[in-house]
Amino acid sequence: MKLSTKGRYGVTAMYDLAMHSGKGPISLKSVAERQLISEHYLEQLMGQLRKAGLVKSTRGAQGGYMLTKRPEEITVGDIVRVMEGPIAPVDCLLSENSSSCAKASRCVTRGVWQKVGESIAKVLDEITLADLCLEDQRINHQ
Amino acid sequence: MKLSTKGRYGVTAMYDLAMHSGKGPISLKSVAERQLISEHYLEQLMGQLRKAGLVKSTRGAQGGYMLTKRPEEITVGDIVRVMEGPIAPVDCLLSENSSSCAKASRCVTRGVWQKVGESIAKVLDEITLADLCLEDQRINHQ
DNA sequence: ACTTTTTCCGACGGATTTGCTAGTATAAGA
DNA sequence: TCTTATACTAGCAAATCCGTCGGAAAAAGT
Repeated sequence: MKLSTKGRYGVTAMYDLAMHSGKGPISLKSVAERQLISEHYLEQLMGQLRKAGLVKSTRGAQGGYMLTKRPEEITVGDIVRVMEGPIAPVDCLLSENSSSCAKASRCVTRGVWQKVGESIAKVLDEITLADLCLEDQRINHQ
Repeated sequence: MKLSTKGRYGVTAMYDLAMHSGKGPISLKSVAERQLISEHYLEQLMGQLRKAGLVKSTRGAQGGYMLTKRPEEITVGDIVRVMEGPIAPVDCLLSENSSSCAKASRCVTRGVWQKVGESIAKVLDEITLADLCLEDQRINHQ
């Protein structure tokens, strides 16, 4: 029931980009240094976020990454889904159709996992990057 | 963000025991057959639940497992904590003290994971094995 | 042109977890 | 006492996770 570092680092990096949004491309090197994440590993994660359309990149010197939308328009749920896949504590909640267990409609425990998944998604989808930036103001600059 | 089969099978097995509670020891073989779980693998999981005090076992012929408490007194959260460890999407939420990241008190994303963890725990701690048995009545015996 | 900075890409490797199997210990009943 | 049913324990193969490494491609400055 743990989030992998992919999800954690992904959110942290996107938060860092949000904190510097409007200042042109931000290099991964600077993100990695500020957030104490391996730069090479972070490259892999940003590749996923780029393919998913949450960030755009500029190659070459003075290049880096930028958000494709405003911080208010990107939720933590968006990021976690890209990094970790669908938010569902068990696989049988996906693919209503075929491969799931035959007695899904009569499965008692399934209801439990469904409630858990919905509860997680609700929390993650209500928090935007802008919220995190505000929180930073509150916590770190009193 | 997935539950492993440990948690899933653990809850399913405990639910099966609850469905047969009051009928003496239930053999793992019968649980495994009804719930389509590998019997030997299930033994491992029940060992953890036994050490945690949620079930008691009787060895030898006619032996098996029984709940140590009434189904109303055991929540899904109890079982998941035994099988998967503390309900926390990231480790830095545990051990407030030393090993966690130095800037925990000023970490913005930490608040997100804390909310997620609390949300999951709330769902799991509100559902008891008795609730699952009632749900079975409703779904499978109309 | 050349150098530097940066993103991009693929492969590899150690550590951990997962899901399962084989074999042993224990107790009940014939 | 012997057989059989059952809990218990140790270990193992495959997958996943969490990075590392080496380099190629692109853009900017000199």
